[in-house]
Amino acid sequence: MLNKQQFSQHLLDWFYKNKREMPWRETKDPYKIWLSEVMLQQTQVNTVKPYYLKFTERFPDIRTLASAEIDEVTKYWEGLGYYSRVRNFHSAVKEVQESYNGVVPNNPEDFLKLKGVGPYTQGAVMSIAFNHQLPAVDGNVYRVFSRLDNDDFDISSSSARRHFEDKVMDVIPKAAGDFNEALMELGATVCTPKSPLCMFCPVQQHCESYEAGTVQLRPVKLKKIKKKAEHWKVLVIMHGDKIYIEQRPSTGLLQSMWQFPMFNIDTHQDTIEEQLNMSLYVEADPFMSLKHQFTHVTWDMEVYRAVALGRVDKARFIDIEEKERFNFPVPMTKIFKKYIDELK
DNA sequence: TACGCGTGGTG
DNA sequence: TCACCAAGCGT
Repeated sequence: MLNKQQFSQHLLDWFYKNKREMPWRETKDPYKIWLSEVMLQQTQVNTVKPYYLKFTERFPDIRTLASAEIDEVTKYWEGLGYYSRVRNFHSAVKEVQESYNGVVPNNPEDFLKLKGVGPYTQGAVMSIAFNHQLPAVDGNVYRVFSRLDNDDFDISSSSARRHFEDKVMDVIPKAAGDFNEALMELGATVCTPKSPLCMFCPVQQHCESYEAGTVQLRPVKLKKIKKKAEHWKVLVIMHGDKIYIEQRPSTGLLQSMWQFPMFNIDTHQDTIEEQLNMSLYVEADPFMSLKHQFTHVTWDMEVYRAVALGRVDKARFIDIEEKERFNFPVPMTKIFKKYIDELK
């Protein structure tokens, strides 16, 4: 990097000129900045926008959110993914209401102790809301500094965050919050993973990998995710006008969310009937198939229509209109939609 | 420390 | 079609 002060100024100048529309930038409310940072974890800006607007409309402040029921709060996160974020955020906001008199602590150490707040969120919220001189290192910052310094440090290693935090602290200006945002914005719009727009980069003259012609080789990431496949038989079971749903376990994937019952693809009908404690008529062929990709697993699903025969536990059946009262993961929402469309 | 945790976009 | 990626955190 040629000159640290020049670098920071070039980046900030570009940032102030090229701001994208982001509703949370129109506020200095620490609660809303915090919420946006949580929503933005592993999630792109355009995906977050509508969720942020609806969430802040319903829960405009700490007090409102702290007094809301978790089931309703979670409903505003439905479809956004990584649902532990909303549970942790709600829990943390209640903690702020109770222990900090409803005011987000203007203190990095206290803020870090709250549930769901890690080093990134700590740095981002504290620098943007209160201008603390802290780094906010995310995937964008890894990539930007790997390229700026032509650095082959493995970003999948556990020490990567500290490595890049040091680099940020070496150049961070007084406007720390703006600078942190600018770094991320550069990574999201110019210094992108696949086809970076080096011709439009405000800090091209500071970029060693641009000069060396190694931009495509940065960052270095050694570990690969291995994905396993699971094959499921899913039953949409009707009883009269009502439909059967069940709640997933309170641990693991999609914890405590609702679903149509799922069984290993090879499970025989008598086993299913035994597990559900129902007599069933199941159609011979699935009415839909779908594939759903999670981070570490793929669900291949064959979805069958079925009817519950004889006496059933009616408490487990709901009217289709009642589904708005429950939280469903995206694959279940897709099944609902297809099923309802075919009823028409 | 390594892995589990969602979903949508992209080339 | 599919691997990779995205403003990470908890355990």
